[in-house]
Amino acid sequence: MIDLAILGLLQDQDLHGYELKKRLGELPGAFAGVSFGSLYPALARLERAGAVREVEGHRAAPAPNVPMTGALSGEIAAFRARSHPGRERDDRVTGRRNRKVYGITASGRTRLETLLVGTTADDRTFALQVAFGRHLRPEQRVSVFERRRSDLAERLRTLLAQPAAAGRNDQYLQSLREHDARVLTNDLAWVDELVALARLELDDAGQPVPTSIGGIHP
Amino acid sequence: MIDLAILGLLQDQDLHGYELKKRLGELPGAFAGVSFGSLYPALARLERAGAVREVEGHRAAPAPNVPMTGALSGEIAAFRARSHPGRERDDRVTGRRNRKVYGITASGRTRLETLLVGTTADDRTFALQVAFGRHLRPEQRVSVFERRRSDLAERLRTLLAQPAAAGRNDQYLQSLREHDARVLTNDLAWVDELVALARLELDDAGQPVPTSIGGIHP
DNA sequence: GTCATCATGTAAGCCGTTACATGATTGC
DNA sequence: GCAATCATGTAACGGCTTACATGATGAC
Repeated sequence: MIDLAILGLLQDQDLHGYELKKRLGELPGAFAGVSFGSLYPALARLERAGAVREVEGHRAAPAPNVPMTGALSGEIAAFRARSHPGRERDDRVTGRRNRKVYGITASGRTRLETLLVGTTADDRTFALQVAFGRHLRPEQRVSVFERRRSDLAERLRTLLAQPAAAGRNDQYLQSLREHDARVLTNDLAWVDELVALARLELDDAGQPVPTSIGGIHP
Repeated sequence: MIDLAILGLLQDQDLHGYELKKRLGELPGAFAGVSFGSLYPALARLERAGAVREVEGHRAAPAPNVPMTGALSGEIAAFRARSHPGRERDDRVTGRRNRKVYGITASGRTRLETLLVGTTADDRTFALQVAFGRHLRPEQRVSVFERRRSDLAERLRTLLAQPAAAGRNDQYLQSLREHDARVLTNDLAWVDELVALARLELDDAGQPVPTSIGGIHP
């Protein structure tokens, strides 16, 4: 879970742990809660595994497709990063405790892809798979979304299959059950949207897709 | 979390671990996944803490308010339990490994109440609080639901406050964000229903409430 | 010079999982 | 008598949290 989040963020731009945590918190969902106590050990583990590597002249954020539309926190952070050129290394000679900027490696990219297409029934993991879905090829996206779809459908079937299962069916348990069914139905509709979106990109494969890839220069 | 689920189920009827696990799986939500490896240690811990106790002539399921409406698994299980009277103890004398039927104690009931009214931002815990909400007094229910309400409202505000926060805003991240907002809105509407329901019961306090407390005998 | 913030880590502990081990009961 | 299911537990481990420890930097 945390590996997927870290690698997904590093795929876009080199970052140090502290900044990484902030970015994690900006993602929707319940990733805000990730703490240093799990982040730093995770980074160390990923580094040992060769998925990330400490970098010096670190790669800033690539220029976004939409240029300068208001307050783009990505741009701001990239500026912050650029505004102290080489400081990391210089200070490491004398003082201690400076930022360690990490970048993703080739092996890390492979790992990221594995995680992004990986089978999982976990809701939070799927949210991450969507959040970083852009790093997949269209046909991979379709497959991930369709797997999720059948997963949700199965859950809904199971839920509906036990009709008022508990003898002690009071209003609250009943209400909870109905709510769960509604949630699953909503999620299904959403995943259907995602599948449709990914299918469109599949059809457009080869042609430039104006909204996401290329197409900035007319 | 698991303590709440166990105590909530034992409040209705005495059960042994194996059966407890099945009941857990029947609850809506993601409680199906609870494993023996956490259930049995949890039971042992609760027993050491005096919240549950092994019982002999164990209390079966109380008669449900709605009598015999179709296949009531609660009734079936109660029948199953009753169909081997006294077997637990008899067999324990000679053989080993027989069912240990647990019942809730007075201290366990106090603990259950604490957990049911407890502050928590955890979605799954809240689902349990709703599922066993009937064990609370109306005013406690109202307070739990309202706390949840303000919690969700806060989350929604936070989500909406960071509008397109990431410079790298692609369709998928965008879609995820919108979906999260929809989910929170739906949850809010649901909690509002729950609050309304609980408030009704508050107003009816003192009078018999036909659907849940008393009122079986006309 | 001191305080808030930035920044990196370690330690203890909780909560849960899977895999393993053991044995009893029931149906065929 | 043998397999499936019922039934209880232990061991090892994983992932995440809180609390703690340490130090640098910049604003005032």
